[in-house]
Amino acid sequence: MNRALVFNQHLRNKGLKNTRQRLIILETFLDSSFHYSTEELYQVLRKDHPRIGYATVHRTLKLFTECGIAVELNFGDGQTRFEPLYSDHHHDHLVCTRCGKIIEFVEPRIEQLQREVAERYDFSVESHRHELYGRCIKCSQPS
Amino acid sequence: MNRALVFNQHLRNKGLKNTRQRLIILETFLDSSFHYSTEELYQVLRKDHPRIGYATVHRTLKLFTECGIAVELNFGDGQTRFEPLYSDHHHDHLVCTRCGKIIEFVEPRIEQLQREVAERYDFSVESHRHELYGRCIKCSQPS
DNA sequence: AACCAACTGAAATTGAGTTTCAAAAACTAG
DNA sequence: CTAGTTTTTGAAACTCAATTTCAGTTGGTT
Ligand SMILES: [Mn+2]
Ligand SMILES: [Mn+2]
Ligand SMILES: [Zn+2]
Ligand SMILES: [Zn+2]
Repeated sequence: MNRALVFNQHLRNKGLKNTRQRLIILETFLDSSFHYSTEELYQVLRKDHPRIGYATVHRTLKLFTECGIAVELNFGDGQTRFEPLYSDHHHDHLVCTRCGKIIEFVEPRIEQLQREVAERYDFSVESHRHELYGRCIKCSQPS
Repeated sequence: MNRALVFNQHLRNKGLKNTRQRLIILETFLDSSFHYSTEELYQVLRKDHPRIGYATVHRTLKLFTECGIAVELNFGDGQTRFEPLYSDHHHDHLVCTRCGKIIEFVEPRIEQLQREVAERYDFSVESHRHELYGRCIKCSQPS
């Protein structure tokens, strides 16, 4: 799954244009394995591309989400975060409430039990959010 | 666990006062089994108590959270919701993305697996959020 | 090259959440 | 009870991320 390709396809499908800014934002976003907020990605971009505006970064991240190459995350800190989506590698998150560190985890048995729960209530699941909040090993050490 | 008592204790501990408004808000909040946002609870209260202000409702819900008789929920609709906390009855949520219906579920096997995951990363969990988004049975019916 | 729809970025707007402040209410001590 | 002190209240102002607006620019098509 080539994410750049999926994005181009999406632009074509919707009659949208392939601009210099969108390409730069896409590359920067995909190169990182971070969980960027709009503001953070904007700051990173500003170093090399000071003329790209915040609104454009915001709109482009929304486009990424629309065409399925990114997902929105919300860890309750008042900032929406975005991460590149790997369709073959779903994961959930451990979030350190002290230093902000984000650890990714995969647990197929939980995914399976989720499906069972949904079935129990005749509920058809489209997405889910599963996050554990607490202290990472560094932050639980007695300094 | 008498939640009104816990709240009074909290007020005393912090040198706060026992006001008419706080009592009314507490009763209305506990009587409901809803997942109210501040605005929603404010609207409900306004019917019988039109002089209670939004800011007071907001501050009081924060107090409830502080003393542990309520929890904040965020289902990604841009409104923070609050629900009375029953210390002996933890649950997670199914959220219908069409009609907004909220179904509560309990699955001890998932809770157990969560603990295993945390251990795997030497992570000490303080809280977690686990929500499944999709269609409730009514909303997945072909009208 | 010319046209036009889409795009950009600065600035304005929105909306939930939070804070401010002067008047009111709850305590406390006498 | 009364006076004095502290906290609370509610309307309005403020904050801040997210979103929209709009005039000038750019991309893509003929
Ligand atoms: Mn991740
Ligand atoms: Mn609930
Ligand atoms: Zn940490
Ligand atoms: Zn529904």
